[in-house]
Amino acid sequence: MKFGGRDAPSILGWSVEKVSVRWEKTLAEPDVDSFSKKISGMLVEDVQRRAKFIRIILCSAELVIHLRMSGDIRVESDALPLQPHDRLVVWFTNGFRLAFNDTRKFGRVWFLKEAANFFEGLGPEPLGGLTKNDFHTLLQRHHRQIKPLLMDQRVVAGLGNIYTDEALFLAGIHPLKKSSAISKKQAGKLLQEIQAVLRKGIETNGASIDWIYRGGQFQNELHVYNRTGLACHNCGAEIVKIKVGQRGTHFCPKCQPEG
DNA sequence: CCTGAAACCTGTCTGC
DNA sequence: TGCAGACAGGTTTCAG
Repeated sequence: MKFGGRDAPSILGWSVEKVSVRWEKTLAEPDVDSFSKKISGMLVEDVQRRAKFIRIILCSAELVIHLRMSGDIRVESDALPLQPHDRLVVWFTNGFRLAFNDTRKFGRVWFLKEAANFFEGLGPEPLGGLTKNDFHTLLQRHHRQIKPLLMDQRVVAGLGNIYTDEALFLAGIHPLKKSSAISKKQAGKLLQEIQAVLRKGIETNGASIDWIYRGGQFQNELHVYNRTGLACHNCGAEIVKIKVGQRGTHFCPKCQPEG
């Protein structure tokens, strides 16, 4: 199992001894007291992902984690010292622990008895059987700038700033293009590139762009993200950076023409 | 319905 | 060297 780009032991079958919440707001639900009481003694049955959420399935509840901007998870021996920004720690009975580290405190953890409703509002997984036809229909349903639309988790699940910029570049689509103006053929190409970029990201353990992330190799695959002013890998034009929906947005003006 | 801004946070980098 | 301001892999909420 990979955590934060490093190999870690599988936590399957491990039994929770106790938890500590070192920054209260990290625990979104429920309150610290009932969380501590209820999770103690539970076994880990499975670990899954839905959109950007990590799901740790326990016997009669589940722990849901969102890393947001700066979150990271370690699984390690409880003999090691805790780190400066460890916000929530799950201690197992076998001498190991799971530490949720999060410098910027944006990450959240939920302990849910019933998680079905929790994921209700999320859009489809691009790697989970979404067809080109359905994707095109999705884009037609809105009249929004394509980049913020792709990052809207209610529309499509799992795309963040890096992957969206990269997919739009590979598909040759300007980030401000109206979603409803995207042809069926373009939508097909876009979905294909979204899938390619996500697969590559998973394969390379994500991007390690600044001090927060370690171990990933995806930064070596980037065509536009973080390449402002550099030559486009495809045509040699200068990569441009603009602001779209308050997010830094990188694209090639020649390969991704407006309109 | 769509867009943009502000808020939530800490750490790093840039420019004066 | 110091310090202010901008900026960062995300999401929610609110104003226009």
